[in-house]
Amino acid sequence: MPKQTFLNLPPKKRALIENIAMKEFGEYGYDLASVNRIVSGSGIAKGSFYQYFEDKKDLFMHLLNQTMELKLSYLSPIAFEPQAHDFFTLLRELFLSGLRFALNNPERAKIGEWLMRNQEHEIFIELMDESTSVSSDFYLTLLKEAEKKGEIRKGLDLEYISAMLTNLSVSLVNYVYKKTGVVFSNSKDMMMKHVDAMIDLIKFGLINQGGQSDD
Amino acid sequence: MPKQTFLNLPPKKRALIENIAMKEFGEYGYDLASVNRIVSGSGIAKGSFYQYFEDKKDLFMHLLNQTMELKLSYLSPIAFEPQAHDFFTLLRELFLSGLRFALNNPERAKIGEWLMRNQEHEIFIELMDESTSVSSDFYLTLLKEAEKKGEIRKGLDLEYISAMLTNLSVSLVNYVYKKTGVVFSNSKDMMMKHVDAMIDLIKFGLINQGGQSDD
DNA sequence: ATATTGTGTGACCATAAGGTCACATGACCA
DNA sequence: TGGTCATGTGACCTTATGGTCACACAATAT
Repeated sequence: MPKQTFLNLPPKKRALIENIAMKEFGEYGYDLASVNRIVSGSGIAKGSFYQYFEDKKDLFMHLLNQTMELKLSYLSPIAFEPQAHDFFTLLRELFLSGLRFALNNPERAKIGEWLMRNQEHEIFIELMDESTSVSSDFYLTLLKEAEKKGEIRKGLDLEYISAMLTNLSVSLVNYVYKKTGVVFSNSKDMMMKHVDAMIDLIKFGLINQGGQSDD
Repeated sequence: MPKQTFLNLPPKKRALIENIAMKEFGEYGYDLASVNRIVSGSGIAKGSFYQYFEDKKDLFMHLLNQTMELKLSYLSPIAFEPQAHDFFTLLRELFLSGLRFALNNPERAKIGEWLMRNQEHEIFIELMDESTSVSSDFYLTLLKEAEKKGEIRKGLDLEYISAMLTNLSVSLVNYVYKKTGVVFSNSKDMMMKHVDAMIDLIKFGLINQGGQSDD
């Protein structure tokens, strides 16, 4: 947690530091990110930095917490009552909210992505210890429910599939980035198109057997 | 390319250096890997290192080239005549050979994986410029062929799917690592089981509609 | 006026990185 | 024996890192 000193700062200054730091971590990842660049970039003295944060990790964790909170705020209400909808509807909603979050907050999305790519990093492990439920755990719950309800096939390795879905969600974001160049007018239509294609794929697979649906 | 001096080395010494370096890059990735640790680990002087290689990148590229060659040697003959088999058979073969390679050469597999995870790194970009065809390009070719032959559905975003398949192949390896703890007796049966499950998933998707096959 | 307190500051610390270089060593040839 | 050449060596260079600390400054309380 940042020190009180940081919380006392005028919001503009706080936001500046956070933004500069986001960019730094987004570009370089945790280990290669430089505190020196962050302080010089945000125009504060090195000494001040260490009056705001315990250390580099403290800042990073702060950004992560902020980001997770923000991302949660993107979740559609549908996701909070998983019992009431079928698996693929929920999945669609989750992917869609993830995509919306990422397109509206590309800088923040980058550090979440970094975390997912570095699940062996001490930072990730530490985070897992103190915090509960990662997205892949959530998927696992949904999958088990879906299997019980007969919405998906039996005998699938749900643990693996949940990891896969986390993965797919990230790569979907990357793909849309690359395709659209992160234009700000990310029309709802465009996003829905990509997400629907993805869900359809997960649902019916690649094979040509006329399985297309239109729900 | 390593300098002649390195090629003149007794094979044992050469192999030692390569092995130590593999571990270093596998554990830390390119940027965080330390030449100092490599030289002290393999018991040579720093000066010697720079008589063997131009620089750190030179060594890394050398290892990458070796690794790609080795991986290629794992490809089943089937993969060299893509016209003669249907898409899912080929895919199965590719996944299987990838898995076999990774399980038999865990250290080497790690750096290939690092490369795939860091496609924005200057190293990757440089490699793309000089070398041809990455795996995802190969998938794309196969997918186009399969679409033409009607083996897969029409209207799919093949470019995205090829990226996805690359991804899946990597995560399959990771999963099997985690599941089996990289025991040496990786029975063919066990590998086939995992690969078949994966292919089945890609082929038919998650939905419960009795699509299971047995080819 | 004087102390106390919260904040800002940048020179400075130890450590480590990638890379260089003057020199040592030893094998071969004259 | 003396000279040449490929190879081995580690002290040393510059640059950067994360983090510390003695001090400066301003505001408040006494």
